[in-house]
Amino acid sequence: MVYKATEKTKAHKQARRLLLINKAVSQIKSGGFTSLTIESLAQDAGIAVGTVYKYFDCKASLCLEVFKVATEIELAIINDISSGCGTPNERLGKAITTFSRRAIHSQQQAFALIFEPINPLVEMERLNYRKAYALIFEKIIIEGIESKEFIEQSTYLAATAIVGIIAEVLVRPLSQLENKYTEDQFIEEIKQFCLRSIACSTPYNKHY
Amino acid sequence: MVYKATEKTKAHKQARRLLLINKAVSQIKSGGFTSLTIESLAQDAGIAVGTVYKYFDCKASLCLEVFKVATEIELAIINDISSGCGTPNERLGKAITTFSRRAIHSQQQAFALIFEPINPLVEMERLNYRKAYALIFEKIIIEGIESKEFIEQSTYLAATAIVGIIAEVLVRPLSQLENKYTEDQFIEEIKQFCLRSIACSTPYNKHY
DNA sequence: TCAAAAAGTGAATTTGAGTTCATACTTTAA
DNA sequence: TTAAAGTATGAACTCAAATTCACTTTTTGA
Repeated sequence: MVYKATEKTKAHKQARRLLLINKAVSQIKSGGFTSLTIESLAQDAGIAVGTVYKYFDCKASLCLEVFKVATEIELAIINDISSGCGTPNERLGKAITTFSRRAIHSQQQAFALIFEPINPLVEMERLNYRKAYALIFEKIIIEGIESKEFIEQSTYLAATAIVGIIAEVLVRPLSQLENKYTEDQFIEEIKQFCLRSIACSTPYNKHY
Repeated sequence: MVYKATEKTKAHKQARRLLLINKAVSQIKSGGFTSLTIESLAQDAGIAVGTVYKYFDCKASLCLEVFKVATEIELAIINDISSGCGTPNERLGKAITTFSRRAIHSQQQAFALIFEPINPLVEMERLNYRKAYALIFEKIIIEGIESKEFIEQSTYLAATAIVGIIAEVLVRPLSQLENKYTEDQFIEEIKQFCLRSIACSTPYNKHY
């Protein structure tokens, strides 16, 4: 054989692949996985349909990569906040408000990552994603229980419940803020709600 | 015109229509809406594919009716419990445990009604379904706040959060009980978690 | 009994998206 | 320059379901 891919060619191929993934991530951000078709992706990237298959062997594995890239960004953000400084109470509160704020500001993406069914491959990965989120929350909750700041309880349930609350209240299609609250007030309410269940004492008689 | 449908014929048609809906409900109970195809339904009912279209103009409207029938049964059960006797605390606790238990015991149906995307028509209806659930919880919460049993808070958030917690913890695909808890213990934990957020005082230092 | 109207039939058609493939162009290294 | 390997192309193919439709059977009231 005479042909052997040079570094430059390999890099170029890698770059094009990344371009496709990024274009796909943009598409799910605005229209969810439903709007991501091989055709639309090819068009968006200015290449032919068949070319997409030189980079991904099938749509399922493309979706998987897209899902991973998008989720890793989100997880990294929450993870950073959670391992910062402060009491468990403060850190858990910050993690909840950050998660909430991001969910509000990119509802479509949050829906795609948390709810939208895609294919069995991605569903498996979504379990990891959810578990990763829950594990971040759970870690803080365990610390808080050890330091007696938090009530003894099923840390798995508490961590999972936080995800469930935010998902239900903020992410579900068309869910929207009650208009008697501003975004900040509502996020604060969510935080208070979660912390009342988890923390030993919270200023729960506060009125808004 | 010579032909005019008699009462008997109308009743017969109504009955067959109902049979189809019931067969379809059975199908979603065991395999979700994904498993419900016109073909499988026709086969199940012992009729031809084309005949289904004499009763329903398209699959979307069939799904809508099936969804409504299935959800109304669930709502009626929770509604009964919620309007029974007892303090707001007791009734809310009972509503939460009943909802949880039903979700565990018919996971597939719960998934179909709460999460599984079907079509835009049904998605609209699902919003009503979720709202109906939340309204039942919210009504008790409002009563409890008035009687000072519950903490002042966004009743919308609290009610919606309950749905979110149960959905996330019990309904999501593959979600399963932590094996260190029995079903009863886990449901009790869920109830305690919710009530800690909502009620003024709960025995929250209880250990299991 | 008879004709109009429904109800029932199931093979054929439609549809919409993923996937393939014969062909053309590009890169590489001798 | 050349041949091998890779990359690009987009029309054609596939596939699973929904939907249609020409035809048959049943019901009704005169």
